[in-house]
Amino acid sequence: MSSAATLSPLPEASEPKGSGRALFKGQQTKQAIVQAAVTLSTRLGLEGLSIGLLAEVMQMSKSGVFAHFGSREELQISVIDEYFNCFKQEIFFPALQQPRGLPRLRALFDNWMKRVAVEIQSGCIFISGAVEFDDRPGPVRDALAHAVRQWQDALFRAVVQAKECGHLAGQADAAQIAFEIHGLILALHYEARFLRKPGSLAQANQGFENILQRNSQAFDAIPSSAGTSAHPDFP
Amino acid sequence: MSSAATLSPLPEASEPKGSGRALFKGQQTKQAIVQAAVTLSTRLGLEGLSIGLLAEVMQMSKSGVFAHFGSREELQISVIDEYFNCFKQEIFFPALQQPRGLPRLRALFDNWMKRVAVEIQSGCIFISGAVEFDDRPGPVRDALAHAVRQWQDALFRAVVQAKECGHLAGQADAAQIAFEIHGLILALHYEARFLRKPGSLAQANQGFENILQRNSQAFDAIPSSAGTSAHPDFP
DNA sequence: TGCAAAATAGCACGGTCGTTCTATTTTGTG
DNA sequence: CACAAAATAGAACGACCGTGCTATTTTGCA
Repeated sequence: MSSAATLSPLPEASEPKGSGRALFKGQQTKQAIVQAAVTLSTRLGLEGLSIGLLAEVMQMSKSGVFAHFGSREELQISVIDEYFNCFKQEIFFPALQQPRGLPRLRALFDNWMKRVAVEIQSGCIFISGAVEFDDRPGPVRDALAHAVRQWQDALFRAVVQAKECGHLAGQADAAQIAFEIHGLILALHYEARFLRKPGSLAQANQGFENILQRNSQAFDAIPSSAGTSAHPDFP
Repeated sequence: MSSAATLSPLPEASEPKGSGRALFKGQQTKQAIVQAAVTLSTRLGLEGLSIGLLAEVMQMSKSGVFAHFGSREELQISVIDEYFNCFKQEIFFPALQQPRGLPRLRALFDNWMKRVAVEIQSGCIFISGAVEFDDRPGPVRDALAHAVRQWQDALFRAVVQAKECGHLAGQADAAQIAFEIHGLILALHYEARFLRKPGSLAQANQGFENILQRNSQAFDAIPSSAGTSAHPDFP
């Protein structure tokens, strides 16, 4: 990824097609390797991902796979980057097309739930990686934490905007809301994927509604029993 | 643990002291090994725990350690059992001395928070183990899931009792509340231990208060302020 | 104190791991 | 087509893993 681009005399300049450019075959297979590595990592974790297994899946030699990365850590970082790209593609960007405020916040959460429905069978690198790199400093942990902080910031911004739009109460604590939403996602992963409890997805969705309701404008002044009538599931 | 107890002619019968009995030296060292294994597992996970490292810590030979368990899986299960015992000792039993209802539920959560304050530096086997044994069937996963379900049941019962005592609203969804509390604990672990965000503990506590408030009697059909007066910390 | 049994040590095996080094094949291009 | 460069293969390395086997030491009791 780096050496060829920096050392070669800008090979893309001769063919400025850009995204459609015919990549060197090495770049193509590297992309395919990373793709397979992501699939393996979601199931086995970043630590469970081994070059030998990856080579077997790719029907390549170990050294052939290894040469593309130079080290296992570099491979893991490539996996994190690719995973985060998919994450943005599936969750972030579609949500950005919704109007600011509650619609975008809802879209963010809903897209997440849709993805989790898949991840229940595979796994989430941001969750397993957090456990694996809890107290193991290094570039992999840094890359992981950086990606996680990015989507946490995006979630936080969406909550703040919902406040600014008047969709959430003015005194709502945005950081607190983001924290609680994060908890719902983690609980869903835990209960659905590990404990295999049915109905966890509905509980996560219900939890999200509970958070929204508690921080709605209706609770702004006084939590009088009036004003909650807009939510039929909470008489 | 098993072979000696089942094959010997009940050695404890000759000295019925029970808990105070002078254990065979092997039992003592086994206990010490398990203790060290728990410490290692909280930091490295059940998968990161290796017999070689454990032997080094214990200043014993690998085979000397191994002989006590017969297999790595048996060692891991012993770790889970011991960890769960500490869990009950620190969190469950003290909470049971509080009166049923909100006081006991609060004690359960508070004791948990106290333990998490320690686990932020070490780690929680129930969380890391859930990730490691997501989709790896076997006796270790079974032991882990069984322990987790036990404390989840205890939490669920505490919520149900709080409803029965009138400390929580009659239409409160106990399973939903337990789910959300679980999410708070997971989020706390994630943000404090992995992301090292300060203030996460306060956010978890605040989240707990939010859950209680939303399900309090005050939000019941008739906002009669009576009944909750016994708990001054909950207006 | 002696002696069986329990506990521990020492060693070796087969396996997987990441990594390195050196061929060999494949690719892109003059 | 030829030829340099890129891509891949193959073998080997040292390290660690769990486990089995066989001494050797330690323990607890008659």
